[in-house]
Amino acid sequence: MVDSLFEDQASGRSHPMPFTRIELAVLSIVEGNLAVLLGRRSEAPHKGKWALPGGVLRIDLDRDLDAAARRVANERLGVELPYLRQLRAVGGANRDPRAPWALSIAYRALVAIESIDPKAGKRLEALRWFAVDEVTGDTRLAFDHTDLIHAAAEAVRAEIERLELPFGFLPEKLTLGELQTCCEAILGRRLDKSSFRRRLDERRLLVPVPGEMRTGAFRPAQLYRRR
Amino acid sequence: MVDSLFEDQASGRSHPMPFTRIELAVLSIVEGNLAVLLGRRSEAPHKGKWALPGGVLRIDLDRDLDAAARRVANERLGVELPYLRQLRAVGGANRDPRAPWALSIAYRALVAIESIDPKAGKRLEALRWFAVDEVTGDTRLAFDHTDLIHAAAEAVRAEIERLELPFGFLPEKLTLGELQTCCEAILGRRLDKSSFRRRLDERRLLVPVPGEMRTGAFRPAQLYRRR
DNA sequence: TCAAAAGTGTTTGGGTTACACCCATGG
DNA sequence: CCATGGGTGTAACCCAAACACTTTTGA
Repeated sequence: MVDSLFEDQASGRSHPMPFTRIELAVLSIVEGNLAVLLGRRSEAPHKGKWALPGGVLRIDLDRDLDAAARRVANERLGVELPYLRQLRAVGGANRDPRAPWALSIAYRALVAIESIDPKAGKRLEALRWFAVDEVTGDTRLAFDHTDLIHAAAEAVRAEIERLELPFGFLPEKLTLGELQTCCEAILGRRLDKSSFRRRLDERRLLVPVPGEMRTGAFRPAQLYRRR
Repeated sequence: MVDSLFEDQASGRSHPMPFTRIELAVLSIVEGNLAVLLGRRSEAPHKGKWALPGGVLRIDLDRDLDAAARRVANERLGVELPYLRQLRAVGGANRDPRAPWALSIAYRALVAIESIDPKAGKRLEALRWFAVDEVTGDTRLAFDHTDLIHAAAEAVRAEIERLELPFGFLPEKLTLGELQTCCEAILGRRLDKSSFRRRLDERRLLVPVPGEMRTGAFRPAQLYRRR
């Protein structure tokens, strides 16, 4: 392994750069709970442990950080994730035995569970959904991924509280009841139907699709779409 | 310049790593307005332009990202900044002519204006405070620092709205009037005295220091300190 | 005694919760 | 006709804005 060096123009010395990766906190709703997609590592370091899917930043392939995150999503999970959002950067010495100093830029996304093909991905022997709230300090994840998962969950929950709806995750057309159930699953608590709907139409986020109804066991429900 | 390479364990190939820097958005209140500290670059690239102070990440010196930011604050500004908070990472090709791909981890901090020694720092021919709201697209800053400055201002304003007080910035003892004036300067709008104080003591953030009063031109004011 | 800032109380209004209630449908 | 979820209205409540008011000091 050769350390990459850059000239420090003032001192004339060169400095090695950190081993830089992208990590993805892909969240979804599984059985009514907010869940995160983890992969079991098939190689050292942390072989056999569960970890966020991720990959090395490729400066020859990635135009910028967001593009790097999309590429990693494609390679590891076989899925397009247009609604990725940066979570934060973590870096330090001894984070990763592959390098003296490792830096990770973590991204988060909400996805529909059907959109993930569990067979896809290299270097992971298995992919599995874990309920976010059962990933505790006891769950022995690789690296420092436990913190990242909770930060990602906190970020999406804060967005939902503010009624910033995850349109990248929602179906194009849905009923208000489905939307409420989805928000309740993310937040982990019940919402009041009346105030939920009032907040929604004050914000003019959705419009009814004329004539289109979801027909089920009981009274049909109006379908809505974005804007 | 030698690119630093890391082994890609699956493919057997090595990858060059990005040129990685720390940038600091140091904010304060200058003449009643939220202001950011910029340095005039004395060297290429962007020689002569104003930019956020920053420095190269040194994996031989910095234990982690937060430590790197504190070191850069020390070296460039000659000041200890214990209340630095990570803002975000930006990275891409062609961001910085010194390297094919440049990554910056931006930090933000609020500081008391007196704590900055404007003489300090290498590689900057001048340091100057700019009112945040006068840094627009027209102000031709180096790199992509205009965005970072506005994101930093937005972050501190959101904290003040939520009454998360910047104790690293505030004097140990202060009057409620001084605190209100300070918050008004950061937010750029007036606050109601009565509701400001009610919110403060609901949250139990401050306690009066018995007997200690600020005596001035008019009625003396009770001094308060944290918690 | 007046100006200016410290400090307090009261009213109002926006927005949310809680909850009651009607509607439409399949079984 | 009843269970179930869709859909709507209302009263109570919380919080903060607005603003009026009193207090205390130096000049």
